[in-house]
Amino acid sequence: MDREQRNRRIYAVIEDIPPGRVASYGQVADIAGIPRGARQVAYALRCLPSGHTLPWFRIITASGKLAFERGSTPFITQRDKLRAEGVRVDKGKVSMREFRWQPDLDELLWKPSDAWDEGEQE
DNA sequence: CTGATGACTATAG
DNA sequence: CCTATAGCCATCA
Repeated sequence: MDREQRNRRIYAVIEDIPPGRVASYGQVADIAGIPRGARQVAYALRCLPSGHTLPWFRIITASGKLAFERGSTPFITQRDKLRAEGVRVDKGKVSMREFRWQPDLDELLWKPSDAWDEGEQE
């Protein structure tokens, strides 16, 4: 699988995260069919072109902390965007128990990212 | 090819 | 809760 296809899947998963919910890098990677791909998700987000509509701010670390350094500009931006949709961000951290996105089976089966069954396996 | 990098993660102290 | 460490893996220089 090449980078473009991988990023496409990653973005597709992120697009499905509803407002007011968050997901971890690793969770997005798993759903996108990229095991142990947390860093690839981070890479994909880092490469986002300006002007995109992707809800990148709904992606945080597995522990619930925002990935940016506390106090940094991107940190503030992400925190505010999350709070704007009702996600509590306390001391740079979100309660995964309360806000973690948990797509149900129907959603995963009925809204597969397009390349699901094409020749992606080696 | 090789080694460094990083919006990561799990584990241990 | 925090730091340290060791995996992880596509990219990049």
